Amino acid sequence: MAGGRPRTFDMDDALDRAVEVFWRQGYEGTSISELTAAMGVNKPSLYAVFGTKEELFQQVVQRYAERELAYFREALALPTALEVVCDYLNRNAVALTRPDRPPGCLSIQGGLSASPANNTVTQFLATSRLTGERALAARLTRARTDGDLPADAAPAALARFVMVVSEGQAVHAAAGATAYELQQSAAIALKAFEQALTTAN
Amino acid sequence: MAGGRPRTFDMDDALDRAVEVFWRQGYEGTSISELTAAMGVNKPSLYAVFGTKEELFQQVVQRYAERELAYFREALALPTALEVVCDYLNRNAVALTRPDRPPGCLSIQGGLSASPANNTVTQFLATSRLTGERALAARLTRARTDGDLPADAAPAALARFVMVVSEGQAVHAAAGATAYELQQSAAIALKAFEQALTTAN
DNA sequence: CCAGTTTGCAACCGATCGGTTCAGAACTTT
DNA sequence: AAAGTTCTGAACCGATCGGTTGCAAACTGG
Repeated sequence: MAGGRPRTFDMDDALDRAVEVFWRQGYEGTSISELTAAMGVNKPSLYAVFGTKEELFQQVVQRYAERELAYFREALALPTALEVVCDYLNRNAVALTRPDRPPGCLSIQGGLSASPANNTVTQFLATSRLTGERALAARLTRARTDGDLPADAAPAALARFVMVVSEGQAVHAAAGATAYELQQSAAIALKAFEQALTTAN
Repeated sequence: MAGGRPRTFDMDDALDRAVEVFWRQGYEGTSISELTAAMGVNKPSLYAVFGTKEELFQQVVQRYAERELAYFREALALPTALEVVCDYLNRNAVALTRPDRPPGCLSIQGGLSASPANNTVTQFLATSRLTGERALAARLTRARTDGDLPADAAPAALARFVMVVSEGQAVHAAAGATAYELQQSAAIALKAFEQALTTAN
Protein backbone atom coordinates (compact mmCIF):
# COMPACT_ATOMS: atom_id res chain seq x y z
CA MET A 1 0.00 0.00 0.00
CA ALA A 2 1.23 3.46 -0.78
CA GLY A 3 0.11 7.05 -0.32
CA GLY A 4 0.63 8.56 -3.70
CA ARG A 5 1.05 12.20 -4.52
CA PRO A 6 -1.10 14.39 -2.25
CA ARG A 7 -3.92 16.47 -3.68
CA THR A 8 -3.49 20.21 -3.95
CA PHE A 9 -7.21 20.79 -3.33
CA ASP A 10 -9.82 20.02 -0.72
CA MET A 11 -12.80 18.09 -2.06
CA ASP A 12 -15.34 19.93 0.07
CA ASP A 13 -13.98 23.37 -0.74
CA ALA A 14 -13.77 22.50 -4.43
CA LEU A 15 -17.40 21.39 -4.45
CA ASP A 16 -18.45 24.62 -2.75
CA ARG A 17 -16.68 26.60 -5.45
CA ALA A 18 -18.44 24.56 -8.11
CA VAL A 19 -21.77 25.35 -6.41
CA GLU A 20 -21.04 29.05 -6.72
CA VAL A 21 -20.13 28.89 -10.42
CA PHE A 22 -23.13 26.79 -11.46
CA TRP A 23 -25.35 28.97 -9.28
CA ARG A 24 -24.22 32.15 -11.00
CA GLN A 25 -23.95 30.91 -14.58
CA GLY A 26 -26.25 27.91 -14.87
CA TYR A 27 -25.37 24.46 -16.17
CA GLU A 28 -24.99 25.33 -19.84
CA GLY A 29 -23.35 28.67 -19.10
CA THR A 30 -20.56 26.99 -17.17
CA SER A 31 -17.57 25.41 -18.94
CA ILE A 32 -15.22 22.78 -17.58
CA SER A 33 -12.31 25.19 -17.77
CA GLU A 34 -14.19 27.74 -15.66
CA LEU A 35 -14.88 25.00 -13.14
CA THR A 36 -11.28 23.79 -12.93
CA ALA A 37 -10.10 27.38 -12.51
CA ALA A 38 -12.62 28.17 -9.76
CA MET A 39 -12.25 24.85 -7.97
CA GLY A 40 -8.46 24.72 -8.09
CA VAL A 41 -8.68 21.23 -9.57
CA ASN A 42 -7.02 20.16 -12.79
CA LYS A 43 -9.10 18.48 -15.44
CA PRO A 44 -8.08 14.83 -15.01
CA SER A 45 -8.56 15.08 -11.23
CA LEU A 46 -11.96 16.65 -11.71
CA TYR A 47 -13.10 13.70 -13.77
CA ALA A 48 -11.47 11.20 -11.43
CA VAL A 49 -13.04 12.69 -8.32
CA PHE A 50 -16.37 14.11 -9.48
CA GLY A 51 -17.11 12.28 -12.75
CA THR A 52 -18.55 14.03 -15.79
CA LYS A 53 -19.93 17.57 -15.85
CA GLU A 54 -23.43 16.23 -15.36
CA GLU A 55 -22.41 14.00 -12.44
CA LEU A 56 -20.59 16.92 -10.85
CA PHE A 57 -23.70 19.02 -11.26
CA GLN A 58 -25.80 16.49 -9.38
CA GLN A 59 -23.36 16.57 -6.49
CA VAL A 60 -23.42 20.36 -6.65
CA VAL A 61 -27.21 20.43 -6.37
CA GLN A 62 -27.10 18.02 -3.45
CA ARG A 63 -24.52 20.15 -1.68
CA TYR A 64 -26.55 23.24 -2.40
CA ALA A 65 -29.66 21.67 -0.88
CA GLU A 66 -27.72 20.62 2.22
CA ARG A 67 -25.91 23.88 2.88
CA GLU A 68 -28.10 26.58 1.37
CA LEU A 69 -31.63 25.29 1.88
CA ALA A 70 -31.44 24.34 5.54
CA TYR A 71 -33.89 27.12 6.38
CA PHE A 72 -36.56 25.29 4.42
CA ARG A 73 -36.25 22.17 6.57
CA GLU A 74 -36.11 24.32 9.71
CA ALA A 75 -39.29 26.11 8.67
CA LEU A 76 -41.04 22.79 8.19
CA ALA A 77 -40.29 21.94 11.82
CA LEU A 78 -42.17 24.94 13.20
CA PRO A 79 -45.37 24.19 15.16
CA THR A 80 -48.11 25.65 12.96
CA ALA A 81 -48.79 25.92 9.23
CA LEU A 82 -48.78 29.70 9.32
CA GLU A 83 -45.44 29.81 11.10
CA VAL A 84 -44.00 27.32 8.61
CA VAL A 85 -45.03 29.35 5.57
CA CYS A 86 -44.27 32.75 7.08
CA ASP A 87 -40.82 31.66 8.17
CA TYR A 88 -40.05 29.96 4.87
CA LEU A 89 -41.03 32.84 2.60
CA ASN A 90 -39.28 35.47 4.69
CA ARG A 91 -36.06 33.51 5.09
CA ASN A 92 -36.25 32.68 1.41
CA ALA A 93 -36.23 36.41 0.66
CA VAL A 94 -33.02 36.76 2.67
CA ALA A 95 -31.33 33.63 1.29
CA LEU A 96 -32.00 34.66 -2.31
CA THR A 97 -30.30 38.02 -1.85
CA ARG A 98 -27.25 37.27 0.28
CA PRO A 99 -24.43 39.57 -0.78
CA ASP A 100 -21.92 36.75 -0.34
CA ARG A 101 -23.87 34.48 -2.69
CA PRO A 102 -25.06 34.66 -6.29
CA PRO A 103 -28.56 36.17 -6.42
CA GLY A 104 -31.43 33.76 -6.94
CA CYS A 105 -31.77 30.01 -6.61
CA LEU A 106 -29.55 27.32 -8.14
CA SER A 107 -32.48 24.90 -8.38
CA ILE A 108 -34.14 27.27 -10.83
CA GLN A 109 -31.51 29.24 -12.71
CA GLY A 110 -29.19 26.23 -12.80
CA GLY A 111 -31.19 25.00 -15.77
CA LEU A 112 -34.80 26.08 -16.27
CA SER A 113 -34.49 25.28 -19.97
CA ALA A 114 -31.72 23.63 -21.94
CA SER A 115 -30.64 22.07 -25.20
CA PRO A 116 -32.25 18.64 -25.83
CA ALA A 117 -28.84 17.13 -25.12
CA ASN A 118 -29.00 18.51 -21.58
CA ASN A 119 -32.64 17.76 -20.94
CA THR A 120 -31.82 15.49 -18.03
CA VAL A 121 -30.41 18.45 -16.12
CA THR A 122 -33.65 20.41 -16.48
CA GLN A 123 -35.69 17.42 -15.39
CA PHE A 124 -33.37 16.70 -12.50
CA LEU A 125 -33.84 20.21 -11.15
CA ALA A 126 -37.60 20.11 -11.68
CA THR A 127 -37.77 16.87 -9.73
CA SER A 128 -35.70 18.29 -6.90
CA ARG A 129 -38.01 21.33 -6.69
CA LEU A 130 -41.05 19.06 -6.71
CA THR A 131 -39.58 17.15 -3.79
CA GLY A 132 -39.62 20.34 -1.75
CA GLU A 133 -43.20 21.07 -2.74
CA ARG A 134 -44.27 17.59 -1.71
CA ALA A 135 -42.54 17.95 1.65
CA LEU A 136 -44.43 21.17 2.26
CA ALA A 137 -47.70 19.56 1.16
CA ALA A 138 -47.10 16.72 3.61
CA ARG A 139 -46.42 19.25 6.35
CA LEU A 140 -49.66 21.08 5.58
CA THR A 141 -51.55 17.80 5.55
CA ARG A 142 -50.27 17.17 9.04
CA ALA A 143 -51.31 20.71 9.98
CA ARG A 144 -54.82 19.80 8.92
CA THR A 145 -54.93 16.83 11.27
CA ASP A 146 -53.24 18.98 13.92
CA GLY A 147 -56.13 21.40 13.55
CA ASP A 148 -54.19 24.54 12.61
CA LEU A 149 -55.47 24.19 9.04
CA PRO A 150 -59.22 23.82 8.31
CA ALA A 151 -60.49 20.36 7.45
CA ASP A 152 -61.60 21.55 4.02
CA ALA A 153 -58.30 23.19 3.13
CA ALA A 154 -56.33 21.79 0.18
CA PRO A 155 -52.74 21.15 1.30
CA ALA A 156 -51.43 20.33 -2.17
CA ALA A 157 -52.85 23.52 -3.69
CA LEU A 158 -51.61 25.63 -0.78
CA ALA A 159 -48.16 24.08 -0.97
CA ARG A 160 -48.08 24.73 -4.70
CA PHE A 161 -49.03 28.36 -4.12
CA VAL A 162 -46.26 28.81 -1.58
CA MET A 163 -43.72 27.27 -3.95
CA VAL A 164 -44.98 29.43 -6.81
CA VAL A 165 -44.38 32.51 -4.66
CA SER A 166 -40.97 31.23 -3.62
CA GLU A 167 -39.97 30.57 -7.24
CA GLY A 168 -41.21 33.99 -8.24
CA GLN A 169 -39.09 35.47 -5.48
CA ALA A 170 -36.12 33.62 -6.93
CA VAL A 171 -36.69 34.96 -10.44
CA HIS A 172 -37.04 38.46 -9.05
CA ALA A 173 -33.90 38.01 -6.95
CA ALA A 174 -31.94 36.93 -10.01
CA ALA A 175 -32.96 40.22 -11.61
CA GLY A 176 -31.64 42.18 -8.64
CA ALA A 177 -34.60 42.55 -6.27
CA THR A 178 -33.75 43.32 -2.64
CA ALA A 179 -34.60 41.22 0.40
CA TYR A 180 -37.00 43.94 1.52
CA GLU A 181 -38.88 43.85 -1.79
CA LEU A 182 -39.14 40.07 -1.65
CA GLN A 183 -40.39 40.21 1.93
CA GLN A 184 -43.08 42.65 0.89
CA SER A 185 -44.27 40.05 -1.60
CA ALA A 186 -44.06 37.39 1.10
CA ALA A 187 -46.23 39.52 3.39
CA ILE A 188 -48.91 39.90 0.73
CA ALA A 189 -48.82 36.17 -0.04
CA LEU A 190 -49.22 35.43 3.66
CA LYS A 191 -52.49 37.36 3.76
CA ALA A 192 -53.90 34.88 1.28
CA PHE A 193 -52.58 32.05 3.36
CA GLU A 194 -54.05 33.43 6.56
CA GLN A 195 -57.40 33.55 4.87
CA ALA A 196 -57.09 29.84 4.08
CA LEU A 197 -56.71 29.23 7.80
CA THR A 198 -60.27 30.32 8.51
CA THR A 199 -62.11 29.78 5.21
CA ALA A 200 -62.64 26.87 2.91
CA ASN A 201 -60.28 26.82 -0.02
CA MET B 1 -31.85 48.15 -60.48
CA ALA B 2 -32.50 44.44 -60.29
CA GLY B 3 -34.42 42.00 -58.14
CA GLY B 4 -31.87 39.34 -57.42
CA ARG B 5 -32.47 35.74 -56.45
CA PRO B 6 -35.67 35.34 -54.42
CA ARG B 7 -35.57 34.11 -50.83
CA THR B 8 -36.71 30.60 -50.06
CA PHE B 9 -38.07 31.63 -46.66
CA ASP B 10 -40.55 34.08 -45.19
CA MET B 11 -39.03 36.48 -42.68
CA ASP B 12 -42.05 36.47 -40.37
CA ASP B 13 -42.43 32.70 -40.38
CA ALA B 14 -38.71 32.25 -39.83
CA LEU B 15 -38.79 34.59 -36.82
CA ASP B 16 -41.74 32.68 -35.37
CA ARG B 17 -39.76 29.46 -35.66
CA ALA B 18 -36.82 31.09 -33.92
CA VAL B 19 -39.16 32.17 -31.10
CA GLU B 20 -40.18 28.57 -30.56
CA VAL B 21 -36.61 27.23 -30.44
CA PHE B 22 -35.30 29.91 -28.04
CA TRP B 23 -38.46 29.51 -25.95
CA ARG B 24 -37.94 25.79 -25.54
CA GLN B 25 -34.15 25.66 -25.20
CA GLY B 26 -33.09 29.06 -23.91
CA TYR B 27 -30.45 31.35 -25.41
CA GLU B 28 -27.38 29.34 -24.51
CA GLY B 29 -29.07 26.01 -25.19
CA THR B 30 -29.78 27.02 -28.79
CA SER B 31 -27.15 26.73 -31.51
CA ILE B 32 -27.04 28.54 -34.83
CA SER B 33 -27.34 25.26 -36.71
CA GLU B 34 -30.52 24.41 -34.79
CA LEU B 35 -31.88 27.83 -35.68
CA THR B 36 -31.07 27.61 -39.38
CA ALA B 37 -32.66 24.14 -39.51
CA ALA B 38 -35.83 25.24 -37.71
CA MET B 39 -36.14 28.55 -39.54
CA GLY B 40 -35.41 27.19 -43.01
CA VAL B 41 -32.77 29.86 -43.46
CA ASN B 42 -29.18 29.19 -44.47
CA LYS B 43 -26.43 30.65 -42.34
CA PRO B 44 -25.30 33.58 -44.52
CA SER B 45 -28.91 34.71 -44.98
CA LEU B 46 -29.56 34.45 -41.26
CA TYR B 47 -26.71 36.84 -40.55
CA ALA B 48 -27.66 39.13 -43.42
CA VAL B 49 -31.31 39.35 -42.37
CA PHE B 50 -31.26 39.02 -38.58
CA GLY B 51 -27.70 39.89 -37.58
CA THR B 52 -25.79 37.99 -34.90
CA LYS B 53 -27.32 35.41 -32.57
CA GLU B 54 -27.76 38.05 -29.91
CA GLU B 55 -29.41 40.51 -32.30
CA LEU B 56 -31.72 37.76 -33.51
CA PHE B 57 -32.62 36.97 -29.92
CA GLN B 58 -33.66 40.55 -29.28
CA GLN B 59 -35.97 40.44 -32.29
CA VAL B 60 -37.27 37.10 -31.03
CA VAL B 61 -38.12 38.56 -27.62
CA GLN B 62 -39.85 41.51 -29.24
CA ARG B 63 -41.90 39.22 -31.45
CA TYR B 64 -42.73 37.06 -28.45
CA ALA B 65 -43.96 40.07 -26.50
CA GLU B 66 -46.10 41.20 -29.42
CA ARG B 67 -47.70 37.88 -30.27
CA GLU B 68 -47.68 35.89 -27.04
CA LEU B 69 -48.15 38.50 -24.34
CA ALA B 70 -51.11 40.36 -25.80
CA TYR B 71 -53.29 39.13 -22.93
CA PHE B 72 -51.20 41.14 -20.52
CA ARG B 73 -51.93 44.39 -22.31
CA GLU B 74 -55.58 43.42 -22.64
CA ALA B 75 -55.79 42.75 -18.91
CA LEU B 76 -54.34 46.18 -18.17
CA ALA B 77 -57.23 47.72 -20.09
CA LEU B 78 -59.91 46.22 -17.84
CA PRO B 79 -61.87 48.68 -15.67
CA THR B 80 -60.81 47.77 -12.12
CA ALA B 81 -57.61 46.68 -10.41
CA LEU B 82 -59.11 43.39 -9.30
CA GLU B 83 -60.29 42.57 -12.80
CA VAL B 84 -56.87 43.45 -14.20
CA VAL B 85 -55.01 41.15 -11.83
CA CYS B 86 -57.58 38.34 -11.91
CA ASP B 87 -57.65 38.31 -15.68
CA TYR B 88 -53.90 38.50 -16.02
CA LEU B 89 -53.05 35.67 -13.64
CA ASN B 90 -55.70 33.34 -15.01
CA ARG B 91 -54.86 33.95 -18.64
CA ASN B 92 -51.20 33.66 -17.73
CA ALA B 93 -51.93 30.15 -16.42
CA VAL B 94 -53.44 29.23 -19.78
CA ALA B 95 -50.75 30.91 -21.90
CA LEU B 96 -47.93 29.17 -20.02
CA THR B 97 -49.39 25.72 -20.67
CA ARG B 98 -50.61 25.87 -24.25
CA PRO B 99 -50.11 22.46 -25.86
CA ASP B 100 -49.06 24.12 -29.12
CA ARG B 101 -46.35 26.13 -27.41
CA PRO B 102 -43.29 25.34 -25.27
CA PRO B 103 -44.26 25.31 -21.61
CA GLY B 104 -43.29 28.33 -19.54
CA CYS B 105 -42.21 31.84 -20.46
CA LEU B 106 -39.48 32.89 -22.90
CA SER B 107 -38.76 36.05 -20.91
CA ILE B 108 -37.66 33.85 -18.00
CA GLN B 109 -36.32 30.57 -19.31
CA GLY B 110 -34.75 32.29 -22.30
CA GLY B 111 -31.86 33.23 -20.04
CA LEU B 112 -32.34 33.50 -16.29
CA SER B 113 -28.62 32.95 -15.80
CA ALA B 114 -25.79 32.75 -18.29
CA SER B 115 -22.07 32.72 -18.87
CA PRO B 116 -20.40 36.11 -18.27
CA ALA B 117 -19.98 36.36 -22.04
CA ASN B 118 -23.76 36.30 -22.44
CA ASN B 119 -24.60 38.52 -19.51
CA THR B 120 -26.26 41.09 -21.74
CA VAL B 121 -28.93 38.55 -22.65
CA THR B 122 -29.81 37.96 -19.00
CA GLN B 123 -29.97 41.68 -18.34
CA PHE B 124 -31.99 42.31 -21.46
CA LEU B 125 -34.64 39.81 -20.34
CA ALA B 126 -34.67 41.17 -16.79
CA THR B 127 -35.24 44.65 -18.13
CA SER B 128 -38.06 43.49 -20.34
CA ARG B 129 -39.75 41.78 -17.38
CA LEU B 130 -39.32 44.90 -15.28
CA THR B 131 -41.03 46.91 -17.99
CA GLY B 132 -44.12 44.76 -17.53
CA GLU B 133 -44.01 45.19 -13.77
CA ARG B 134 -43.79 48.94 -14.11
CA ALA B 135 -46.74 48.99 -16.50
CA LEU B 136 -48.80 47.07 -13.96
CA ALA B 137 -47.66 49.38 -11.16
CA ALA B 138 -48.72 52.38 -13.23
CA ARG B 139 -52.10 50.74 -13.83
CA LEU B 140 -52.55 50.14 -10.10
CA THR B 141 -51.55 53.71 -9.34
CA ARG B 142 -54.31 54.82 -11.66
CA ALA B 143 -56.67 52.42 -9.89
CA ARG B 144 -55.86 54.20 -6.66
CA THR B 145 -56.90 57.55 -8.09
CA ASP B 146 -59.90 55.84 -9.70
CA GLY B 147 -60.90 54.69 -6.23
CA ASP B 148 -60.93 50.92 -6.81
CA LEU B 149 -57.74 50.64 -4.78
CA PRO B 150 -57.46 52.15 -1.27
CA ALA B 151 -55.55 55.40 -0.91
CA ASP B 152 -53.04 53.75 1.40
CA ALA B 153 -52.34 50.79 -0.90
CA ALA B 154 -48.85 50.39 -2.33
CA PRO B 155 -49.12 49.94 -6.10
CA ALA B 156 -45.44 49.11 -6.61
CA ALA B 157 -45.47 46.40 -3.94
CA LEU B 158 -48.74 44.96 -5.22
CA ALA B 159 -47.50 44.95 -8.80
CA ARG B 160 -44.34 43.24 -7.66
CA PHE B 161 -46.36 40.59 -5.85
CA VAL B 162 -48.45 39.90 -8.94
CA MET B 163 -45.34 39.58 -11.10
CA VAL B 164 -43.74 37.30 -8.50
CA VAL B 165 -46.77 35.03 -8.70
CA SER B 166 -46.75 35.18 -12.48
CA GLU B 167 -43.05 34.28 -12.63
CA GLY B 168 -43.60 31.46 -10.19
CA GLN B 169 -46.39 30.19 -12.41
CA ALA B 170 -43.94 30.25 -15.32
CA VAL B 171 -41.32 28.23 -13.43
CA HIS B 172 -43.97 25.73 -12.43
CA ALA B 173 -45.26 25.56 -16.01
CA ALA B 174 -41.77 24.84 -17.30
CA ALA B 175 -41.71 21.86 -14.94
CA GLY B 176 -44.96 20.54 -16.35
CA ALA B 177 -47.70 22.06 -14.16
CA THR B 178 -51.18 22.17 -15.70
CA ALA B 179 -53.29 25.25 -16.37
CA TYR B 180 -55.67 24.13 -13.65
CA GLU B 181 -52.91 23.90 -11.07
CA LEU B 182 -51.64 27.36 -12.02
CA GLN B 183 -55.14 28.79 -11.79
CA GLN B 184 -55.50 27.36 -8.30
CA SER B 185 -52.40 29.34 -7.35
CA ALA B 186 -53.84 32.38 -9.08
CA ALA B 187 -57.05 32.03 -7.06
CA ILE B 188 -55.15 31.91 -3.78
CA ALA B 189 -53.03 34.90 -4.78
CA LEU B 190 -56.17 36.82 -5.64
CA LYS B 191 -57.47 36.39 -2.10
CA ALA B 192 -54.48 38.35 -0.90
CA PHE B 193 -55.10 40.95 -3.52
CA GLU B 194 -58.77 41.26 -2.63
CA GLN B 195 -57.76 41.93 0.94
CA ALA B 196 -55.59 44.79 -0.26
CA LEU B 197 -58.69 46.33 -1.79
CA THR B 198 -60.27 46.93 1.59
CA THR B 199 -57.34 47.11 4.01
CA ALA B 200 -54.21 49.13 4.24
CA ASN B 201 -51.16 47.39 2.84
C1' DC C 1 16.71 4.13 -1.31
C1' DC C 2 13.64 1.79 -3.95
C1' DA C 3 8.98 -0.06 -5.48
C1' DG C 4 4.37 1.17 -5.74
C1' DT C 5 0.72 4.48 -5.97
C1' DT C 6 -1.68 8.71 -6.96
C1' DT C 7 -1.57 13.12 -8.29
C1' DG C 8 -0.53 17.53 -11.46
C1' DC C 9 0.43 19.31 -15.86
C1' DA C 10 0.26 19.74 -20.62
C1' DA C 11 -0.74 18.19 -24.77
C1' DC C 12 -4.16 16.11 -27.39
C1' DC C 13 -8.85 14.24 -29.14
C1' DG C 14 -12.97 14.77 -32.37
C1' DA C 15 -16.90 17.66 -32.37
C1' DT C 16 -19.18 21.77 -32.36
C1' DC C 17 -19.37 26.64 -31.39
C1' DG C 18 -20.59 31.48 -33.68
C1' DG C 19 -19.44 33.65 -37.75
C1' DT C 20 -17.43 34.44 -42.72
C1' DT C 21 -16.05 33.76 -47.53
C1' DC C 22 -16.87 32.57 -52.24
C1' DA C 23 -18.56 30.59 -56.39
C1' DG C 24 -22.60 29.82 -58.79
C1' DA C 25 -27.73 29.83 -59.16
C1' DA C 26 -31.89 32.59 -59.75
C1' DC C 27 -34.04 36.47 -60.35
C1' DT C 28 -35.13 41.72 -62.60
C1' DT C 29 -34.15 45.30 -65.63
C1' DT C 30 -32.61 47.10 -69.96
C1' DA D 1 -29.73 38.11 -74.43
C1' DA D 2 -26.63 40.75 -71.40
C1' DA D 3 -25.74 43.19 -67.21
C1' DG D 4 -26.61 43.76 -62.57
C1' DT D 5 -28.29 42.21 -58.12
C1' DT D 6 -29.36 39.04 -54.39
C1' DC D 7 -29.66 34.75 -52.55
C1' DT D 8 -28.16 29.60 -51.73
C1' DG D 9 -25.05 25.98 -50.51
C1' DA D 10 -20.89 24.39 -48.98
C1' DA D 11 -16.63 24.92 -47.52
C1' DC D 12 -13.94 27.24 -44.28
C1' DC D 13 -12.30 30.12 -40.06
C1' DG D 14 -10.15 30.22 -35.28
C1' DA D 15 -11.81 29.15 -30.81
C1' DT D 16 -13.73 26.45 -27.48
C1' DC D 17 -16.49 22.56 -26.10
C1' DG D 18 -16.43 18.10 -22.86
C1' DG D 19 -13.37 14.54 -22.12
C1' DT D 20 -8.85 11.61 -22.39
C1' DT D 21 -3.97 10.17 -22.54
C1' DG D 22 0.87 9.96 -21.08
C1' DC D 23 4.41 11.29 -18.33
C1' DA D 24 6.85 13.36 -14.69
C1' DA D 25 6.39 14.86 -9.84
C1' DA D 26 5.33 13.78 -5.09
C1' DC D 27 4.07 11.06 -1.76
C1' DT D 28 4.06 6.12 1.38
C1' DG D 29 5.53 1.66 2.92
C1' DG D 30 9.17 -1.55 3.12
